[in-house]
Amino acid sequence: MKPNPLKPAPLATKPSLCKVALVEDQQEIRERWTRLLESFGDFSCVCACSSGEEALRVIPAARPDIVLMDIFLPGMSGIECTAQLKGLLPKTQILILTASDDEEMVFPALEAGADGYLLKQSKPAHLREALLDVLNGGVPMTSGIARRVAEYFRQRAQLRDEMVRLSPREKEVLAMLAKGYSNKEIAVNLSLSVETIHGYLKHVYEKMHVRSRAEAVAKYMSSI
Amino acid sequence: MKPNPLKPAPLATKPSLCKVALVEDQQEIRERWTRLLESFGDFSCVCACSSGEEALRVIPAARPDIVLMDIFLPGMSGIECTAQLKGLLPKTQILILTASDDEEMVFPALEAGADGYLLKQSKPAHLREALLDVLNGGVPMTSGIARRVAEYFRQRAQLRDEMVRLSPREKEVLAMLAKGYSNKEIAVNLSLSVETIHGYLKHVYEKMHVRSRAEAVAKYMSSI
DNA sequence: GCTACCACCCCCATTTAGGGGTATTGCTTC
DNA sequence: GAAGCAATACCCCTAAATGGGGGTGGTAGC
Repeated sequence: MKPNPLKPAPLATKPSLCKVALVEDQQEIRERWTRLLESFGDFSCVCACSSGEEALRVIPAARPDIVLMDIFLPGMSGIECTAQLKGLLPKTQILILTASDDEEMVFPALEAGADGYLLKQSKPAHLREALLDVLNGGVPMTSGIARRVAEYFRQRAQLRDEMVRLSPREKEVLAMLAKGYSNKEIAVNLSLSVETIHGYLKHVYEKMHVRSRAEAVAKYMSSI
Repeated sequence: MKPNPLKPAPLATKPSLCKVALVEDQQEIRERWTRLLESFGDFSCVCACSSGEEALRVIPAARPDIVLMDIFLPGMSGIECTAQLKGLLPKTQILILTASDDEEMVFPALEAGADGYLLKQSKPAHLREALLDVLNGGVPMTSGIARRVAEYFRQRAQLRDEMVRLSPREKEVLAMLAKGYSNKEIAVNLSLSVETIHGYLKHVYEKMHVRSRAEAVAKYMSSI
């Protein structure tokens, strides 16, 4: 067993005072979050930005531990802002805090480097839990979002099942196709004749119902 | 905004008595879980299996709401058992409960249809929370596991960045490559000459540092 | 004026796809 | 135990597709 390569940042469970930054265009909500954060006692709101552009100017200097980020912002989106902030401050944890109907942004958000995805209507206690969670290397998500992520992996598995049973050798050849090897290279790698590879590929294409290696690779890759 | 296609099963937040099944080879742990579950009051342990094979025989008849599944079992693995059980009882929620060092099983488990992934050393209160969470459509995971899932999506995004900027037309042609189309088919689809496609592909290969369409498709697909 | 993108053209060697084969091995099935 | 089958590994042939090299001309932006 190799050690976990993604060990959580060595932060205290309950820091004496954790600095939080906000990015949210609506003033009212911004003020509500600020008051809420301060009310927790162990969190301090070090800056509140009303746009992604402002966030990129102000937040690097403020060096917060956590950023709470809205997605729908005027100008630069919260996703784009998250990606850029993560580039500037890789250790800062960024939590997406958004309305319920834009859950489809969860994948782009995770790809941009978000460390959690919550809904604006979360209860104060839940927000506090999420803040503590993210400090300990967790990735707080709401139920619906976690389910979506799980579903993503399930779909991959289904596609894999659909792929007709290939013999071990055929699978081996297919795997090398997907690495971009030519028939000749595969032959050398497996110590077989090019004609043998040629023969296997004919079977693979037939079983996968494709007519070219590009198609086979595409089908194979989307099942991985 | 389209409605969430993955709406959680319409189950009560706190059922009067929720039936739970266990799959765990070590008798001691099995008994500890049973006692713990019963102590919660609103959960009832309807069956405790010591192997995946037994689970597949017994659990379908017991019709539990939730199955707690160990991964390392003698004979059939917990992953394999999860996949088969999910086929028989799609509505039953399966929670993987395992030791800390086999976290690398999280992706296979999610693909097999697991609805959550917890560590055996979780506190009783956390287990209870997770059970309630999964009944409401959540996918409870530990921090480290959620982080791993997030990291997965981050890597995809990085790959995409590495892929040199292609012109709009080049991207279009590349996308059609990944659908398995031939140059001729792409030409027809885009109402261009085959020679034009040929030309674009030469540029695409150069920018992507590949030497064949199979390689280009593989690189493209792993960035999606 | 330079560069990037678009759209097209020619040539040619190599690779691939698809159609035939043959032979051995090992495992069911009758 | 013979027949049948799938898998392995190899061969031949041919047409089509691909990849790499060159080139032309137009448009648009800086």
